[in-house]
Amino acid sequence: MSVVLKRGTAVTIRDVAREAGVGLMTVSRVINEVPGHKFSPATAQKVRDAIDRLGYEPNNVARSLRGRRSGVIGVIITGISDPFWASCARGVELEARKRNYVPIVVATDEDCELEERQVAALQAHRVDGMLIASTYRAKRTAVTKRLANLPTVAIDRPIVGLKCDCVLVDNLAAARNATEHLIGHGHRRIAFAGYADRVYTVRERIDGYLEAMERAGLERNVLEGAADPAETHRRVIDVLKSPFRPTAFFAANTLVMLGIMQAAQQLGLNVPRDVAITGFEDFRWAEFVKPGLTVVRQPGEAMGQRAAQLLFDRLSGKQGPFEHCVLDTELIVRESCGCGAEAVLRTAV
Amino acid sequence: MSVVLKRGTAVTIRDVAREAGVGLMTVSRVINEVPGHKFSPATAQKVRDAIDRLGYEPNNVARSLRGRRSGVIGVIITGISDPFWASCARGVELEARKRNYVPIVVATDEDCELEERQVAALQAHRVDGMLIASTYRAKRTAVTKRLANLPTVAIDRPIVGLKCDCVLVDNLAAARNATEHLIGHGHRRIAFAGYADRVYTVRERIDGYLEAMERAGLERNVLEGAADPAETHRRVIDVLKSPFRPTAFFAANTLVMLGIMQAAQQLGLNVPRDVAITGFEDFRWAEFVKPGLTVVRQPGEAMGQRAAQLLFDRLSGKQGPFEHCVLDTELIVRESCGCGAEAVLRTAV
DNA sequence: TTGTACGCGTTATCAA
DNA sequence: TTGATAACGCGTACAA
Repeated sequence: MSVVLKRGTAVTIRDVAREAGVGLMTVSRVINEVPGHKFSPATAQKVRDAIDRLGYEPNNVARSLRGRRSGVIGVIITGISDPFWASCARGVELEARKRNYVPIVVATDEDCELEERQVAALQAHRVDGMLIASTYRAKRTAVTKRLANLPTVAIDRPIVGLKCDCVLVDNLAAARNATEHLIGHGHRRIAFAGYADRVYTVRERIDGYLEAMERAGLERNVLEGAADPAETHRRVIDVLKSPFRPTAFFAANTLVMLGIMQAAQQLGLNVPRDVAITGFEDFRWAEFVKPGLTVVRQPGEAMGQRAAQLLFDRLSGKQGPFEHCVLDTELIVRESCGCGAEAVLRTAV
Repeated sequence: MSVVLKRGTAVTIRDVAREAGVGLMTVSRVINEVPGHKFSPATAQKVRDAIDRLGYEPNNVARSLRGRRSGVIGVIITGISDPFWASCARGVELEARKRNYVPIVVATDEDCELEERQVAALQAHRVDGMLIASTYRAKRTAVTKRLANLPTVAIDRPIVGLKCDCVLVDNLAAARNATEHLIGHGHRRIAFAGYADRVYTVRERIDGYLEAMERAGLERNVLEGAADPAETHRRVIDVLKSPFRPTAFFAANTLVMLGIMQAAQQLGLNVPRDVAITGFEDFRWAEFVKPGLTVVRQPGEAMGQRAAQLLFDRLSGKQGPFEHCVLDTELIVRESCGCGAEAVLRTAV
């Protein structure tokens, strides 16, 4: 791609120096407010005036090249348009802004190969650090090797084969909790509905479901191998027509819940009377959906913030051992589970 | 903030050259696959081998400084966590990825001053171009001046005092349309509910509402000056208790719709029987909200994509006049307006 | 307190 | 076809 950019307005520190009638370094020092340095106030003012007159803007690119700091952090998430990741991205941006950093946010779509390319791209841009929601891999790969040399915080999921700071929620406990809530309502045939079970968080949620069922001595039924929401939807309909005929579902995420609701509607089944549901991920309208959805709420924005904080701590030179930060989830009890009134049960960490 | 970064893995083009036993430029040319250049295949292979052995990674920062292309575009939107803007950001990222570009996405929170700072920050990072949803200002400001020298595409809203490519939807027509739909249901006392009326899109929606009411010869009632959702909520309750007592609302966005729904619930009013509603912004669960929400759907992802395309066209040197691109909206008719069955009416451009 | 020289990693230009 | 050199804009290290 041939690129045409105007260079007309490329005011440099040199132009400012000339305009102010001082040396280069004086300008640089004024701009950076070098701590142990005293200026004659007059000089400083001359420089500031010149900067204003010329509309000079420091060139971060040159700074990055010269110094060892780009002022950019990389953020690699599953997909930007997902509400959970969107609020996570917001949390990151808030923290970055406080420190005059900017984030480059890119998506993986849960594609390992794309993830590799995105990591490489961000490294080429010399980001100072990385926040990453890595897609699960069986073994260490190039990604691990690349990240070993870069301050990195794993977000939402640990990275196989890489020791680093991380911010997670206890998916397993939350899922077990939500499943036990259904069991508490007297359900005995409860199915797990989800997809993309190579994703770490999904696997954890499956394990949580399995644990709850096992403890209660109930038959377990994971709708496995579904690759996407549409297929999950078909599987749900199949199992609802099968002899097993679940009276309740635990759904791995909002999309799956939506699929189950649609399936129930299609089969003329009432939620929660004929089919009860609990799931993952709260959203703004959940209370107005009928029936109100009982879901595990994850602190998306807080995750982003916390992760960014950990990263900036490292960039500031913090040494200590890697932090393993687990944030609380809440089970927001509404109606789809069979409950009448709304209540909030906080999951212990 | 003192920054500590490892420089251990800083393999440069120079190291590669030495390793391969060739000159700097040969390496550079191999990497960039300079078009009109022939290499002895042996040399090219030597270089490639050396790159692999050393794990060399081009330094985009140095490239940006030397060349006139950073490979980064700036994206300034209202807020990343809003679903509309999130899908817009996704559209941008998809287009950027195709061209080996990365986006820096930052938010303004509808704050003019913050917007200025964000523009400055992105310019400091020498982004090659900018996509911006600018907050309305009465007159030209520093932002306008800054953007005049940078390839810019206005997204969702035009920029006062700046001629540039833009991608919009016809908010006025869509709002008029949605209001007329209510009028068609026989409503005569229809109020406009919204906030942040200094935002361009909100003003357009108000105008659309006003136009529809005027054409029908109906009394207009804009709940003005509400600064945030909470206040809007109070205003809605007030007006529902007032003599005017609207039988229907046109809501400026989803949050406002939510507020109206809550207010109605609180007052024991049935939607749509006692109070009908149409609004702006569709979302995934809208069909499961009871009653189903009748809303104007905006093509968020397509807006992001289109805007990015326009920008990259300019970066490729496209000259012509500025494009003014208006994307279609749809009125998704569900139940909150008073309709029974679902239907989709496409708004003409 | 202020200024000069050098180098960060890359590419454009020119010479070989 | 290849290589040497000079920028790009800034900050560190030193000298004045």
